[in-house]
Amino acid sequence: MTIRTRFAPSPTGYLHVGGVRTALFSWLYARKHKGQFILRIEDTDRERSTEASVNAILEGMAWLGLAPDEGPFYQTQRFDRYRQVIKQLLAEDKAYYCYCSKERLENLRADQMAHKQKPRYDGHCRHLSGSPPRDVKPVIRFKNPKVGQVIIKDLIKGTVIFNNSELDDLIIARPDGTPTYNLTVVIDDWDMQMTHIIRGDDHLNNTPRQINILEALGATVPQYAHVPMILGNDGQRLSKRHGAVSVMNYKEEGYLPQALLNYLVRLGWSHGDQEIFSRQEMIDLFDINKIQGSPAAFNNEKLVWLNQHYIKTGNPDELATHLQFQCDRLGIDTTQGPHLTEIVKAQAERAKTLKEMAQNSRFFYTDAVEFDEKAVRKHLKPAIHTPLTDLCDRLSRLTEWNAEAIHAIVHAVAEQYELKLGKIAQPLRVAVTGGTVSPPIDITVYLIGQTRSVERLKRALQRK
RNA sequence: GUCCCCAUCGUCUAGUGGCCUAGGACACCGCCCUUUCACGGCGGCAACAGGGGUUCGACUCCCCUUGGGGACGCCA
Repeated sequence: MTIRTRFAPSPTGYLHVGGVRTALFSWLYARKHKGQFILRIEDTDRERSTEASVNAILEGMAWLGLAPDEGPFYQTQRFDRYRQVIKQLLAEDKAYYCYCSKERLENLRADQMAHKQKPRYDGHCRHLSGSPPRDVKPVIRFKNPKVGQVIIKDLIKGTVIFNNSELDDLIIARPDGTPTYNLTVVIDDWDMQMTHIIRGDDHLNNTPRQINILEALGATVPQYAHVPMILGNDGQRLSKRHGAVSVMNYKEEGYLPQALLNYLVRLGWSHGDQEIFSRQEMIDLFDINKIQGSPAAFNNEKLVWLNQHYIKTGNPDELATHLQFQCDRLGIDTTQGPHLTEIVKAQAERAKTLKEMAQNSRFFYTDAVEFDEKAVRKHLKPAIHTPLTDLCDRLSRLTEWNAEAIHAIVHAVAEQYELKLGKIAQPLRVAVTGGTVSPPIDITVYLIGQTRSVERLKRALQRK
């Protein structure tokens, strides 16, 4: 049997990191077992679904490299099929029209709550006789079994039992005939031959209803794996108020897709003590049985650590493309100056995100260097003028412009004026970068270039 | 309120009855390295929610309590 999994988001917002994690697990499970991963857009709620959200989902999945083998499918394009099933259910007396007004339902609910009961439909229209009221457009409800129980063998939660008496007759079609979620998922998972449903455990309570519908339809019940929710740092379910939850937000903030994926895969899943997983390792080592049953809190510090890890160890050319994206966003023109790959090599060990790297690399590309006044006061004192002038002079006469030669000059000047290396390197750094932080001074000066470095040194010397 | 799920360091986790005076990672704190910032190296702090069982022996199995999360929509 070929394994088939799916990711089925509703396009009512942005692609959320929680959604990405379940998508990742589904994708990994399919990849691992040489199966197929399907993307399905659940857009039956036409009021809330937007094209922008659909695009955000597609864009996010593409950025992360979680390509579907089939789809995206859209539920709004399958309405004929849903109508057909509803008709069949009605004909087989497995569903019925309900004419209850919203007021009646509200009163019923309030009454049940007052009596400390779980609010649910009382089956008022289940056995309607006589002619129905003509002025109301009815909804259609599924006839849920009244007795017995539904036993779910969940791959993550284990055996979960629900009594049918806890369930009610859910609405499967609105007055305008459009189908609702619990019906459409079931039909789609069936039609699309899903073997494993990997989704958030907020759906665990929907599962018995869905299984009952599946059985009424004579469909095969798939295997379920309910993944726990992701919590924010306050232990509450992760939401917008915890900050960045949209995947594209992470791209904008300078995170690498691999870092996000690696972070997410380790959130609720583990393989011994291993922390770093390449894409291939994730696929090879992924095991659904090792997914934690308890919810996990999102911890940005660890994501940052992973991001830095991938910046340090990643391919400089590839990282350069990500850095270019950040430079463009920050308005840094990189057409004049060192190649971005060189910047990546020089900065990799001192940036947690690509955005930070871009911000800290501005001085390589713009002559409008902003001086950190505090650094100027501390390092560009009158006493340093003579050695610095000498240094500037030697740099300007250098014929072989490379880091080694620059290194030698800095050392020579330090020795000549009997200064500790830092006493000459820091003033030089402030003069050419404007601040006290940069890659090693010889590399920094080399990358800035001879003309620019000398000009900046002269300009700094004139400041006094 | 009812039903469902869950429970090891601050956080992510290892642990499937003896290997645990509970291991790793992030964060945090020291020290070392060092021309800045970092990287790196070494070390430290820090947890089995509580109570009953089962057992020769429980972090591991069972029950209860407590705590947290979820569901209870003509949303998905």
